[in-house]
Amino acid sequence: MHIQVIEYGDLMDSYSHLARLMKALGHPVRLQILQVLREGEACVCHLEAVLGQRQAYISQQLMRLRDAGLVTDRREGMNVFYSLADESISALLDSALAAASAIRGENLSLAPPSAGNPVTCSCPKCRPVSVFQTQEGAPTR
Amino acid sequence: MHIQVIEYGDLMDSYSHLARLMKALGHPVRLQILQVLREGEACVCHLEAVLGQRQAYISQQLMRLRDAGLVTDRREGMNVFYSLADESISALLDSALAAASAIRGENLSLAPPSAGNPVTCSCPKCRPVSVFQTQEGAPTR
DNA sequence: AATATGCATTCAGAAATCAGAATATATCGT
DNA sequence: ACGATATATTCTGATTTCTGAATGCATATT
Repeated sequence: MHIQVIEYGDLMDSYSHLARLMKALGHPVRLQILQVLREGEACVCHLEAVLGQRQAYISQQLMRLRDAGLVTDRREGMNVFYSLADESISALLDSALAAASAIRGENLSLAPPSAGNPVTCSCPKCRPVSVFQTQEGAPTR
Repeated sequence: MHIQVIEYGDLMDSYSHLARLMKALGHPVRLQILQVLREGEACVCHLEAVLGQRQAYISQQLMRLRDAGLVTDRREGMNVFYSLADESISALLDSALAAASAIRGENLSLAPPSAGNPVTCSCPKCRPVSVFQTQEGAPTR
């Protein structure tokens, strides 16, 4: 699983490495995913719910982020949890936002996607909340 | 000149703005150009000489950087000098390099393109040096 | 006005990206 | 083993990016 087919070996210079990194960041949904991950690891179903995108689509974008080394994944039962691969990525997002703000002459901010509406997916991290809200009668445990 | 045809108005959210910025940075030659500009403004012929690329190619990449708002241009006679649009862009490059280094587990550095060989183009900023080296007899002034 | 120089734009084919649809895989509960 | 759930991958056509070649435009010089 997660086989990285393309072998760049070390044929690339620093500029090309950097370019590949920036390319992976050059997509609004991927940026949204990273923004969510800044708050902590999240499973695919959570991202699916928060971003309001189809599962396959989320997985595709996660693959790009994985290939770029931006995120790491960890399987726990049926769920796969993703996290930022390094703290420096969070700092990079801040710098990028600062630059974008300066360029636009306007203070941009990355509002958490789907702000407001409470997100309930079926992962073990979300379920404890929703179980008591959606199930009638005696809780399952 | 420099007509920005596409009108994004304000239909874009912050994530899309950021994505567009990152996309513009997702190209090794464009990153090299920005790296040169960190040392100060440079004309096209200078970039051409430093990067060893054809003029039209440099101009094309500069157009992308202009469209993204990353650089500004200033005409002086026959030369057009480009500079970074904002200091924050320099900081962004540093952050990106730090993140890329962390991801690769290797300390990357952006060696100035064409390091070593002295660059002499025909712009007024380069000519003062070469005049006395290439012209025989009495200096022109 | 004619020419040269520096820079910008357009054009075109190849390659890469985008995103929806369908399908495959892995794990869990029964 | 079977079905259900969570996630991953493949396929495909539309769009975009990439980059070389050719051309256009502005400014300076004569």
